[in-house]
Amino acid sequence: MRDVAALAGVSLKTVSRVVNNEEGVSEILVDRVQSAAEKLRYRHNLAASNLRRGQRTKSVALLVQDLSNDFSAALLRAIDDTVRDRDVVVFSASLDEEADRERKLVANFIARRVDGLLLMPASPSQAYLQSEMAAGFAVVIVDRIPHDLSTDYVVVDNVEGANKATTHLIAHGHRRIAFISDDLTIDTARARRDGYYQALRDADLSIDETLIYSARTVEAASAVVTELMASATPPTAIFTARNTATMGAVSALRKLGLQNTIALIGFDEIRMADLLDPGISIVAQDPGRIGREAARMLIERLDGSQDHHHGIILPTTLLARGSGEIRPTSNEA
Amino acid sequence: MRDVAALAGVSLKTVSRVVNNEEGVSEILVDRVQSAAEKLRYRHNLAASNLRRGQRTKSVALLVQDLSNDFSAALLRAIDDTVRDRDVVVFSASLDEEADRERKLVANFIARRVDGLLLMPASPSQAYLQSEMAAGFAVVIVDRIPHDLSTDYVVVDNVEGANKATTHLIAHGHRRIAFISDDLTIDTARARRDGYYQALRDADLSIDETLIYSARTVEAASAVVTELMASATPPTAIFTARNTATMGAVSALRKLGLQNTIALIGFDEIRMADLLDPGISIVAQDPGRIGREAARMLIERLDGSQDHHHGIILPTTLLARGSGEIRPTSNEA
DNA sequence: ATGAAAGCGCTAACAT
DNA sequence: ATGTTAGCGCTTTCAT
Repeated sequence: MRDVAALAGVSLKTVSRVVNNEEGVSEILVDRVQSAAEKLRYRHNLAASNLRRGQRTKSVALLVQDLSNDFSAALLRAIDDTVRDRDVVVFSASLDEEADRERKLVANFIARRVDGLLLMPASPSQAYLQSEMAAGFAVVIVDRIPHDLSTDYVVVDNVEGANKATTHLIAHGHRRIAFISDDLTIDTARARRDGYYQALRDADLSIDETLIYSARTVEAASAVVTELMASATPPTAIFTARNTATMGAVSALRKLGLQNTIALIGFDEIRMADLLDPGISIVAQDPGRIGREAARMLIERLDGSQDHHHGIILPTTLLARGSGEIRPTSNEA
Repeated sequence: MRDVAALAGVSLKTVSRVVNNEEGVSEILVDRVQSAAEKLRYRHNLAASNLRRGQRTKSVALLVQDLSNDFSAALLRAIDDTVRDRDVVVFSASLDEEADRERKLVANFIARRVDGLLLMPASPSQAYLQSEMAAGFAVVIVDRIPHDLSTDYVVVDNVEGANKATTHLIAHGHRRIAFISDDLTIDTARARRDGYYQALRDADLSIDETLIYSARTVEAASAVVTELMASATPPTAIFTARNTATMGAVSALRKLGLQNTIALIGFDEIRMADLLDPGISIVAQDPGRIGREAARMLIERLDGSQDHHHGIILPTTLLARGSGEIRPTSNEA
C-alpha cells in the first residue's frame, strides 16, 4: 500500500480511501491510485484492515459431525446461502463425534476472530463457550440441545418425531419394533429413543431391550439388521433413528428379501427414498430450514441483538411411502 | 497481550513465547503468564500474528458449484480430512455456475490471504488467476480442466468414462441412446458428450441431435425424460451425464413404468443406486480420491514445490447394476 | 479534499 | 533466560 501511495504520489490515507470506496476523493486521484494499484498488483489485506478496525471479520464457522452426510451438507449450503448477502464467508469442519476436535477447532476459530459459530456439538457440555459468549462471541447450536450453556439453538422435535414414527408402526399392527440409532450418548439419539419409548408405553407395549441397538455407520446398521432378523424372535418392524441407519437397514432387508415383509420407518430423509421399492417412509426434517433459521439467529446476534437467548424447535413430517405401512405377517401380534 | 504481560510482570515477548510454546522460558514464568492469561481471558489473535510473521494463514478455500451435491460434499470432506493434520482450516462456498460469484469470492479469499485455492471453476477462463499465482498463490483446479491457466488440476477421464457407458449400451443392442447432461457450456458436460459421440461413431451409429438434452436440475431431467418417452421415436436407452440428471431419469422412468424397459447408465454415483430396482448402472468417479489428490497437490505447493504444474487424470469405473444391461425391446434395432 | 502521526496485536531481530 | 525496539499493513484521529 505504501508503494501504491508512492507511485501515485499520494498519501497512504488516500490509497486507503480509494481502496475502501470512501467518498471525498477527487476523481483524478482515484484514477491515479487505481492504476498504480493495478500496476503494482496491489491486493488489499483484510487481516490488517480488521486488526486496526477491531471490527468483524465477516466470517463464521460451522462445525458438524460429518460434512459428507446429506443433512450436514444441506445445512452448510443453507447457511452459506443465508450469509452470502452480507459478504460473510464460512469455515466448516467435521467433528466425527470427537469432543477434543470440537474444542481444538473452536479455539482455532476464536483465534481467527470469526464473528460467530454454528455448532452441532460433539462435546457433552458446551460450558466452555460461556466466557467466549460473555466476551461478545455469537454462538448458535444446531441439531442438538445445548448443554450447560444458555444460547440460541435450532433443533427439531425429536421426541415427537420418533413418537410419531413408532405410533404409526403400532397403528399398523406391530408390537415388536426394533430401534436402531446413533450412539445413545448423543442427545438426538436419546431423544428419539425417548419418543419411541413413549409411543410404546402409550400403547401399553412393553419395552424389549433386546430390540434396541446402536450403529454409527451404514455397514454397522446393516449388520445389526441382519443379526436381528436371524434371531429367534425377530421384530416385525424397524425404526431407524438416523439416515445412515436407514440406509443400512434398507440394504440389509433387501439382501434378505424382507423389504416387503418387515416394516421400516427412518428418521431424517435419505435420497431416492420414494423411488425404492417399497418407498421408504421417513420422518423428515428440513435441513435447509434449520440452516436458514440458525444463520438468521446468528446474524441477529451479530447485528447486536441482546434479546434473551431462545431455542427454535422445528416440526418433523411423517412421509408415508410404503415401507412404514407394511403390516406384520407373523401371527404373534 | 500487553495486559497479560503487565499482570504477569514480564515483557510482551515472554508472553508471546509462552503463547507460542517456544522454548527457553522458565517454568515459573510460564505458569505466571498462563494464569495471567486465564485471568484476563486472553485470546491469541492469529490475524495479528500472521500479519507480523508474513507467513501462511493456514487456511484454504474450496469453491464448488453446489455444496449440497453429494459429489461436492464428499470432495469437501476429503479435503478437510487431508489438510487437518497440518492444522489448516477450510472455507467453502457454492458458485451455482455463476462466473461473477467465482471472481468475487476469489478476490475475497485473496484479501483474506488464504494459502491456497481449490476451485471447480464456473468461469470460462481462469486467466485472471495467473498474476495471483505468479505472486505465489497456490491454485488447484478440480473436476474441470483449467482454461487459459497453467496450474495443477485433478479430473477424471470424462471422455473415456462416457465412451465406456455408451459403448456398454451399444453392446447391449441399443442404437437410439439419449444423452442428458448439464449445460454444454460446461467443460465436463462437453467432454462426456464427446465420449458419447466417439462411442457412437466407433459403432457406425449416426448422431441424432434430437436425443441430446441439457437439464440442470433433477426436475428438469425428469421432465426431459418424460418428454423424450412421449415422442414418436423414443430412445431405448439413456445416458445421464450428471448425478442430478440420473436422479431425474430414475424418477421419470419409474413414474412411466419404464424402469425395466429403458436402459439407463449414469455418470457419477447416486445414493442407493444399488438398492433400486433395477439397480442403476453407474460410471463412478471417486470424489474422496479426487479431493485427497487435490489437497495433496495444494499442500505440496504450499511446501514450496516449484515443479512444473501437472494434471492428474483419474479413471472411472463402470458399475453394472442392472439398469445399464437392459436390452431394447422394440424391434427397431 | 488530502495528509501526518499514532497504534491495532503481534513477533523478528537484536540486545542484555 | 528475558527484554527492547521496530514494524507487519492498515485505519483512525486530528490536522491542514
